[in-house]
Amino acid sequence: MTTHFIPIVRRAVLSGPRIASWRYKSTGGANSNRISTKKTKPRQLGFNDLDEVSTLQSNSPTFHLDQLKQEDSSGYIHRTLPTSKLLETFREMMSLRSLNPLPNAPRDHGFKPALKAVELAALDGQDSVSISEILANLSPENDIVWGVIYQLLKHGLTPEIDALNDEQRAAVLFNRVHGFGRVKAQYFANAGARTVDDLLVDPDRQWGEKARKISPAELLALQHFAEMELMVPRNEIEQLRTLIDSAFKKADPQLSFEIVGSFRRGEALSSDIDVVVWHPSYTCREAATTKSKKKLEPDSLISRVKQALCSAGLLNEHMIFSQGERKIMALTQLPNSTGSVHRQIDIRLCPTTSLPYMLLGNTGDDELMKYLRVRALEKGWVLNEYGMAKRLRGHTIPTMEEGSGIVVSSEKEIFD
DNA sequence: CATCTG
DNA sequence: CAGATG
Repeated sequence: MTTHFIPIVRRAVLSGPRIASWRYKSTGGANSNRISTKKTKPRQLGFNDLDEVSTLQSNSPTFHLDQLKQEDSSGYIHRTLPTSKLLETFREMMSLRSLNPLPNAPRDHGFKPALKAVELAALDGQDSVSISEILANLSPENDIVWGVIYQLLKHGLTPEIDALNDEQRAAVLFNRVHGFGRVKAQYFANAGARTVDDLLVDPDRQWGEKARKISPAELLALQHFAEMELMVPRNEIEQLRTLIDSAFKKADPQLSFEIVGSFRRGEALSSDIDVVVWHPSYTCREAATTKSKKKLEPDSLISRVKQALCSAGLLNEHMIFSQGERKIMALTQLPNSTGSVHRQIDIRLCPTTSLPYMLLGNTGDDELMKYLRVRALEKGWVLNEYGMAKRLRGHTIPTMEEGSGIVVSSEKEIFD
C-alpha cells in the first residue's frame, strides 16, 4: 500500500525473467532457449528454472519481518491471514522444496515449525491468524517462512507456487501424501493425474508408461490425505497413551512402552505418534529369523503387540501401511468417538539393552543429541541409539569396540 | 535403518 | 535384488 512496498514487489516479481520464458515454453511452443546454468541435475519437471524466484533472499536473518515492521510499524502486527491459506501455502512450500531442493540451501526451511505455529494459534478453530499470533510461536529468525508470509500479505500469493504449471502443481500435491516421494509424485503427475481424487476414483486404473496401479498402502494414504496432514494435539496422544497402556496390561503385563518424539519433549502438537515398545523376552535383536515368509510369525513379539492393539480397537488390519518384525506403521483412531481423526502411528520394538539409548535418541531434540555425541567423542566414547562404547582407534568413522559397551539402566546414566 | 514394490 | 520411502 505504501510506496515503500514497491521496490520489494518489483524485486520479487521481476527477479525471474526466466520464469516468464519458462511459462511460455510450457504452455506454448517447445523452444529450447533455456539457459543451462550451473551443474544442476536434470529433473523431469524443470523445477530448476524456479530457483531464481527464491533469490529474493535476505541479508539478515530477520529481513522480511523487519521489512514489514518498517513499512507498517504500527499496524503490521495486527494484520491477519486466513488460517487455511497459511497452512496450505506452508505445506505446498515444504513439498516444493523437497521436490526441488535449492542448490546450497539447508534442507530444513523451517516450514514445519511454521505449520506448528499456525495450528497452535488456530487450535480453537479461528479462521484467521495475526502476525502477532504467529510471532508468538515462530522465531523471527525463520526468514524463509517470513518471506512467504510477506508475499501473502502483499500479493495474496507465493511467487514460487504461482509460477508452477498444472503438472508441477500436481507433483507438489502428491508429494504431500504419505508414501509419495519425489519419484512417485512426479510419475503420477506426469501420467496425467492432477488431484488426489483423480488417483482415488478408479483404484484399478493404470497410470503412465509403466501402467502402474495404486497399491493398497498408497490408497490408504490417499484416502486419509487431509487428516494425515493435521497435527495431533497433545491431549489426544495422552488419551491414546492410557488406552495403549490398558491394552498392553490386558494382553501381557510384561509389555512396556513409551511415546517418544515431540510428545515426550512436552510439545503441544505432534506430527505423528511414535511408540517404542519393549518386553523382557526381547533383549538382543533376534538373529536372522528366516524372512522368507512375508507374513508375520503369529507368535513373534510384534504380532502380539499388534493383536493387543487390534483387540483394543486402536489398530485395524485394513489401516496398516507396513509391518515387519520390528516395526509397524499404521493409522490409529480414538475408538468410540465417531468423528475422531485418523492419526499416523509408528510402533517400534526395542531390545531392552539399548532401551535407554533408544529413548534418549528418539526423544531428542537434535541439538541435545549432537551435543551429547560430541561430549562422548571427547571422552573417547562413541554414542549412538544402540549404546555407548569405548572408541576403537584407527577408524575415521567412530567405531565401537566390541564388548566394551556401557550397560546403563537409565537415561540419566548416559549423562556421564 | 526397516519395509515395500516390482 | 534395487530403488523408494519415512
